[in-house]
This record gives sequence, C-alpha cells and structure tokens, in this order.
Amino acid sequence: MLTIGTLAKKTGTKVQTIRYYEQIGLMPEPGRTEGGQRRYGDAELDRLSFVRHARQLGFSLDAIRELLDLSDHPGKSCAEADAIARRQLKQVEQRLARLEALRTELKRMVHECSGGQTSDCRVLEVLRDHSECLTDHEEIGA
Amino acid sequence: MLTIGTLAKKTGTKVQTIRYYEQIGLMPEPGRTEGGQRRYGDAELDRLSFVRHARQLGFSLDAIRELLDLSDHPGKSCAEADAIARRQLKQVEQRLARLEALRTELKRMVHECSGGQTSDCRVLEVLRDHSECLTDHEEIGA
DNA sequence: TTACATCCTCTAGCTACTGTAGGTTCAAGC
DNA sequence: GCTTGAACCTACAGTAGCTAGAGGATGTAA
Repeated sequence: MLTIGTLAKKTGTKVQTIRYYEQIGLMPEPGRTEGGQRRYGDAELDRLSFVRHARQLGFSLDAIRELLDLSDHPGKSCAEADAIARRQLKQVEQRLARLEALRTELKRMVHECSGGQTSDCRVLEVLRDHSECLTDHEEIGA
Repeated sequence: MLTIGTLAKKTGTKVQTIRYYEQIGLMPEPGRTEGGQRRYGDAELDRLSFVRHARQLGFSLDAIRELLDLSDHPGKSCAEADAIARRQLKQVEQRLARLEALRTELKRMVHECSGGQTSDCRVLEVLRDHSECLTDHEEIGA
C-alpha cells in the first residue's frame, strides 16, 4: 500500500496533482486509512503512470480520458485509440513547423543585434515590422 | 479614429482581448466618445501590432511588457532586448527538441497499430510502458 | 425614427495545474 | 506510552492568456 507521497515520487507527479486528478475523475477514489489518508495499490500506480506518460506526449486530459476508457474496455475497436494518436501526431507536426519558423525569425533578430542603443535595436524593429511575418493572425500553440 | 472592432480586425485580435490588454495595463486607456465607447489612433494600432507580433513569436506578456518598456526609452541599452530574445530563442529550441522526440514516439505508435481490438492496441500499450520513454518525469511545454 | 450591428461592464469559465493556510495523522525513536 | 516531525488532510485562491455570456447602451444608415 502506497501513500500519496510515494505514489507521487514513483510517477514524478506532485501530490496536489494526484488529488486534482481524483477530483476531476481521472483517478479513482482510493481506499483510506482509519485516519482518512489515501492508500494506493498497483492498479492506481499503473493508471497514473499511463496518465503521466500520455501527458508527456502532449495528450490533453480529455484525450487521456478517452484512452483510459478504451483501455478499460478491451473489446472495443482499436481504431479510436489510433485516431486519437493520429490527431495528436498531426498537432505535434503543426507545432513543429510553426516553431521552426519562429526559431528562424528569432535567430535573425538575435543575430542582427548590434549592441547599441534600443533606438536602433533590431529586435524591437523586427517586432514592430509585420511585413516579414510568417503568417497573418495565426496563433502559436504555446 | 478607430473603433475597437476595427482595431481588432486590423490586428487579428478579439475585441475582448484588447479590453483584457487594457485591463492588465499592456494597452493604454484610450479616448472615449461621449457615449463611452473606445476610440483608437495610430499609436495604439502600432502598439497592439507589436504586442500581437511578439505573442505570435511566443513571448510572454511579461516579456512583452519589458520589450515595450525598452522601446519607450530609446536611450537604453539594446542588450536587454537582445537578452529577452535570446531567452526566447533558447526556449523555442528546447521545445523543438522535445517535440521532435514526441513526433518520433507518436509515429511509432501510429505505425504499429494493427487495427484490431483495443486489447492488443499498440497505442495503449506504448502509453502503458514507460521503458522506452524519452526522459523521466519531464514536462512538455503545452 | 427605427432597426440592428456594435459597443459597454461585469462575471464566470477554460486548461492543467500549483500554492497556501490551518489543522490532523502516522511512524519512528526514546 | 509519549513526543516529534514529516507527511497527510480539506478548502480555497491564484497562475497565463484569454474567451464567452448576460443584459443593457450607443452609433449609424436607411
């Protein structure tokens, strides 16, 4: 039986985060000691590991919820899980493309900084000037 | 004189976002009509363009605040602006590295999906198994 | 004058946590 | 059995950066 702190350490999660996952229904309500402290078993360890791994891969909590649901029902078609992963891959590739363009622009900015006064600072100038901008009015995904 | 809606369209910003920027002090309080509606001039258009461009490049609102402050004081050293841009570039490069690793793993997941039932779905299996994980307990930036 | 798009303020909600306050429980050592 | 201190508990507030909605006022063109 694991305390919440041990579970946290084993999965690289903060204690509060585990309680938060419980609150939003991503983790089940665990057993408690007489004094009211949470105690976890291996099933919970596995589940939390799954969640954390998926989070590291950039899956949203909603997507993880779906994936957990799928893995809880082994008879279901694999196609759904595959679709989620594909959607995720697509997003990652979009972000990559965007970030690569950003890197180029940032490199240019940094490269051209002459070290003088802000009045002739390229960094500020580039930000003021949209003409060389990648795209209009697009957002970057953090 | 521009209405807030026109300014929004010109900069690709939502009206609410402009009001939000005003609220947090990133945009100045504009003039108003007798009826109390906001009216903007070219200075505000420039400032908002600057902000949006910087946001597209992934700068935080705090960083943008610093940059705006620098550009408001043309006598200051360019070094600070350069430092902010360099910090940003570093972050972008870290995210890139991380995302590239993610793409590899996701591609592997998707590739190996055989199309059967979830009980033998590689996507779920990979998420259950941390052994091939990139790094332990690291976070991804959104 | 009337219609209606756009504006106003205020409040709440979103994601995915993280932090704090104030109090309780557990386990080890004596 | 008692003390100590780390780890636990709940509840609530705060983070970034917006976004959405309610309910009402304003501006402008026909």
